[in-house]
Amino acid sequence: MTRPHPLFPYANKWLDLQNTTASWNARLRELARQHHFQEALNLYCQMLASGDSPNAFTFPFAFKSCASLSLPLAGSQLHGHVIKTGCEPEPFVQTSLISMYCKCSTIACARKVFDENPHSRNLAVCYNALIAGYSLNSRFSDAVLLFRQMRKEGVSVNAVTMLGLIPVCTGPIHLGFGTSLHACGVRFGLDGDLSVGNCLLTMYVRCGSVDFARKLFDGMPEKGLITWNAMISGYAQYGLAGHVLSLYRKMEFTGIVPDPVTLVGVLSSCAHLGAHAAGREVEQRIELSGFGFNPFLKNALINMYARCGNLVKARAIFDGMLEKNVISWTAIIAGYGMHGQGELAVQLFDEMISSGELPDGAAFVSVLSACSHAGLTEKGLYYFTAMERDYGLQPGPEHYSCVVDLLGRAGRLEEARKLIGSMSVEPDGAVWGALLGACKIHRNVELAELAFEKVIEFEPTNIGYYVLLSNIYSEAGNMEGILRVRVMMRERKLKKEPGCSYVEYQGRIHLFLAGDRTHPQAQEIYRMLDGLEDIIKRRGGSNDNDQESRNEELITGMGVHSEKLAIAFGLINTGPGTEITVMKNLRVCGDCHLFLKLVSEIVDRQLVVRDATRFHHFKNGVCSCKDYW
DNA sequence: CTAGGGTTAG
Repeated sequence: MTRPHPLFPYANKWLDLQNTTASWNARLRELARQHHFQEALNLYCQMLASGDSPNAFTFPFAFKSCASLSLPLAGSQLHGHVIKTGCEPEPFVQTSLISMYCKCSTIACARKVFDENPHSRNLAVCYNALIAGYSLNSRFSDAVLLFRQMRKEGVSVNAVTMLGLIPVCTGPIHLGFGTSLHACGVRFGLDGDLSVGNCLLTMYVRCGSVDFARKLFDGMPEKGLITWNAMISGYAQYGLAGHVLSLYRKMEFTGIVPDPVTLVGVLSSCAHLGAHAAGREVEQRIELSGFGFNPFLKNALINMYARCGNLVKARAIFDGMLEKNVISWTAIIAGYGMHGQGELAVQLFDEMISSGELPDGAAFVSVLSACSHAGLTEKGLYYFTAMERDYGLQPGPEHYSCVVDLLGRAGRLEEARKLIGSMSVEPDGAVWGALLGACKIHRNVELAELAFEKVIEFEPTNIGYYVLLSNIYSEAGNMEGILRVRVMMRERKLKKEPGCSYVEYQGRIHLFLAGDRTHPQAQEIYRMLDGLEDIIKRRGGSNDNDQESRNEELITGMGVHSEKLAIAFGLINTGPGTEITVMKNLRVCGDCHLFLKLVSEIVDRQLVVRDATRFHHFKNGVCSCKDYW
């Protein structure tokens, strides 16, 4: 707004009336460029009210605003204005109109605009907009057909066509077509275009071919920030956390400055690895770069701290967030859940509901698994029914596996089996795996055999399940069963890698194998361990609860597992009040949780064991955390 | 004064 002139205080009003369409357009453009779409639409209404009529330069901004705000009704109203003003044939009006309908998921309208304007149908931009629209709405065959038509009509394909079309490839079944587009792009000389390269890279990731993505990445003569981000988040999505960290280091070495997108990927990998120190370094960098208010990063930080066992820090960040979303809530709930604080997790879930945040499928996974870990069986079952009844969310296999686990831990094995039978979706390996785990706890050999048979249909090479069954047989004294499992493993050439556990201490990773004596502090560690087991044994004698004393027998007799060593190491090296987080291969977990419970009662410290199933890259003894930077 | 596109958290 111009300031009033001292001699003509009413000049503003007069100027507004005299405003030409061009100056409205300029202001509209400015608002749209700054993503102030609501204001842009308001301005458009003001323009109409003032009697100025929109022209062909007005509509693109207005449509873009409708598209961004997802306002199909306003959009079609604007479409009426377009027709009234007669600027429908203008190519950029049409393109933005098509794009608007596509983004509002009213793609039939978009197609109608396209079909009804024969003279604009030969324009690449219109094809581009509609192809991109089909992509956006995951209409694979429509997009492909239109692309073929475009080439048949001799309309020249350009980079933007490719950028719109490549993202239709969203899964492994589209890999073939995606690869052909890659070749196509090369033929059109578009392979030098950074954006097209980035887009192809993402396509390979989404189609499940991270190796092709890496190959393309390595072959790109020029890489931009987005190229690095696409590769880093690609690795992060597949849980290849080690690759992420080494790529991040390489990126820094190249002199590319990371942005929030990069750091989100890196943080999620720190969370996977339980790399607390590395995660903290990233947090410092976030502060230094002024990204501290980015909600994506805040959520990623909550997740990282929660999974590294630093719940205090995770909670502090969570509480400090002004605008929490489902993801923030899910991250903190899952954090409490995985560290056995089910009561808190449930409390937070209820708080989320009353704050008006709508839970989604993942939020339910976090609260269901919290319930099962904390033994809150009834509460968990309540959430499971509420999920569909109150929120219209269809439970997926990931929910069923939580509930099977929930029932299984409570000893309700028959109900768990029935639940699997009644599933509306196909059960997956995790569902049967949960039942197998429950059979281990409650020593049900017969059901275990059934669950095992099913689970290896899905995951024939997952060694953890073979070990689990073998342990079930061994507890039942069934030597024949153990031998049968061994033969199966040998036939399938499965070799059990030694399970390992590790603790991060002063920026270094201290790794232990079962019975390990290679650690420099081995003597102290074993002395601590002997002392602990002594106390447990003595307690067992005085305990009148049968089940518990049997458990304690079991623990002291179970040999020197890797997590025992890791816990002892933590106890030796950290002071009172600190929390010890041990990373351990939980898939083959024996009775470590029980051991943990007993030890934490004895030493009055918080001990945490986290799943380290995917962390095979730490080899032999102590290695420096810095190696991964 | 113009339209179409690529990377982000649980």
